[in-house]
Amino acid sequence: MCGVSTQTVSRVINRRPDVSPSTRAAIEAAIAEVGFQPSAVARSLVHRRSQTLGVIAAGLRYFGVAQTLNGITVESEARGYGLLLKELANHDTVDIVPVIEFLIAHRVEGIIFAAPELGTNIATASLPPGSPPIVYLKSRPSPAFSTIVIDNYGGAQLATNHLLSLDRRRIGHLAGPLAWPEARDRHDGWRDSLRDAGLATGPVAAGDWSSASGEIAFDTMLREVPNLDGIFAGNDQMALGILHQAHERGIRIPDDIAIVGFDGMDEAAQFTPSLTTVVQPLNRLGRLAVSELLATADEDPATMPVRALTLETELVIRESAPAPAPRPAARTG
Amino acid sequence: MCGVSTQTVSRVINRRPDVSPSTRAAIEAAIAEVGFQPSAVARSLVHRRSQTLGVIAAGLRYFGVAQTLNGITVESEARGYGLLLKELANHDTVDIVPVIEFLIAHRVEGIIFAAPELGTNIATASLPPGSPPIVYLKSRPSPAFSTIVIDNYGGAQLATNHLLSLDRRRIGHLAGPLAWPEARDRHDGWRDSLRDAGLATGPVAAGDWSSASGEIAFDTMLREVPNLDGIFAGNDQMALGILHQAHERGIRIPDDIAIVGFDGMDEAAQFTPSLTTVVQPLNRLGRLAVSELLATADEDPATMPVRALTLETELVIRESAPAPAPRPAARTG
DNA sequence: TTGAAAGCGCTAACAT
DNA sequence: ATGTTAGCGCTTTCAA
Repeated sequence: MCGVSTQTVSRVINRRPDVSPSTRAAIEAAIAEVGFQPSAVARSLVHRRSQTLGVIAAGLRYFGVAQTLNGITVESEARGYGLLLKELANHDTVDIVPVIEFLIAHRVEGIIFAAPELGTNIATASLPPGSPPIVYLKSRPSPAFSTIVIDNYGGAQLATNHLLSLDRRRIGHLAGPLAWPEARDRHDGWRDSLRDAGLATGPVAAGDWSSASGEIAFDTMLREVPNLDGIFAGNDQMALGILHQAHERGIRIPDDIAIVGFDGMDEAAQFTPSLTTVVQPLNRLGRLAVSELLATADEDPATMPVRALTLETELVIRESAPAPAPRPAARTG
Repeated sequence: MCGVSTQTVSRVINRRPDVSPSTRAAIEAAIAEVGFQPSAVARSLVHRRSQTLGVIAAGLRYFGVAQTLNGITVESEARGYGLLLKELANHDTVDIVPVIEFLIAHRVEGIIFAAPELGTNIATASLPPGSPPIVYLKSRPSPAFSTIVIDNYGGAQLATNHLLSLDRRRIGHLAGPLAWPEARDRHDGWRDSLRDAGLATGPVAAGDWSSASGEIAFDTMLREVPNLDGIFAGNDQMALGILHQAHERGIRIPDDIAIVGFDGMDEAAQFTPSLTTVVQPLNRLGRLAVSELLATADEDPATMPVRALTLETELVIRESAPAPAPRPAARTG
């Protein structure tokens, strides 16, 4: 070694108490001079812990996913964990097994699955053996694996009930791709709210989350039910498409048709008219995913109890579907 | 070992030719049965290559950054590389040295710096020794380190010249946080375009990229120059804020004031009115960053030639600042 | 307070 | 075609 010793260096680096001040100083000087960085790789090998979490995401370009990832980075950063990120291609036939295997090979200490389980459902399928604790964010609660979900169903009911409270009776739904569980849950919430109110189900059209698809789907719905008076949109972007198309056609929002979105992106307050929407605690979702994972990190994933957390949404009322006029039976949702 | 051998297994896993079919089959069977995953950690240690790239990002919740990250994931995925992601907290005094050291410790083979170099400029400061090739995405081209940048300055001129071609003469700029290099470059492009046209510099207000800040900044500018007839906004979100506030005040877009944004987010086509904007090749930026890094991965970063790529932007014309009427001297930019 | 030995899980270089 | 030896860079255990 440079100074005199060999792996007394290790003790210095790990701040052990049993090193004489003199040698410690010498070694620290040498380290600083050479710019030595202990290899986390070798450390991982010895300790069998990589200080790293795996994240499987899809649709980073979407508001919701990016926002969740932001929460994940914040929390993992705070706990000194690195993040190994894999984004699934959008082709719906992606086999996730190799992705998980990649993460296992890198010995991540936990996996956050923040992609919709399209097609392949690892849910029932067996996880590869040796896989660390894993938490699903985009699924429905399940007895088979741990989940943290946002109450999309309840949020959809919040939205639909709000439209009902405005005396809208022909309420359509602009759904996201129904392969996404959240799209299905939002759809179901809307459907059930109408049913509970004793109304017939309104028209449904499916978009691809994009505002452009919102315009097209709006067209479709109007053709189907020209006298529509309310729409619950599966996300804010698609709602934006509706707003735009309505303006083109001279349809007044909310007078002719009231609109409620979903997501709660900041921009919704600056839409014209500003958008009533269901806000999701996406950031919190990401942070929770990390802390849940780390809380259970030491246990054996096989025998680990399955946990299920559900986060609630919140209705933010703006111009596109204002608060109901103060009549006898007015309620917000 | 389970069957008979020891690290003939290694040969099997690495698909070497020199294994007898019989033993190979036996070993493969055993592997499948136990669900064995070779440790990428140990592999990294031996090979001194981690098959991993480091990404330093900031502002994942912003459209531009998320979009770039998407490009990065696509390309790295295609090349079989993992991504170790670090997001910088938003406090402007973050010390990035520990972040880089973290990545070095994990022996990433390259670093993509996709955060604005606020305050601390590693640029001039010495990189920690032993750091792998690094490419900066948010800086200006520099002789000191490799960069891939989007021509924000040129894009801003594209935008401003377009407003000039519409005979606007009192053109303001709604800037992003001037700590971000792209915000400064866009500001400078606007300023120089006005100067080259022989006009006085219009009013400037700075927002924080959010649409809410756009509303406020618009107010400020109007108070300063009530008869404004054009605005170049530093991003599409802030432009949205302007659109909204203009609608509130009954200011007609583009008749009274023409607006041009920057970014080219998909939603801009569904703003009301639809937004003329400067499109950035963000996805390509991300993909290029990865391929550049991997192309130079074997060379010594110290002696590596500094490369600088500049990607051009494109003006997309929509309603908020339409094409100039076909007069003699009309030009688009 | 410090050093020596052994091993984490793998692969490269020989040897057989 | 397969086994041996050595070592990647670190930490742990035990000895000095």
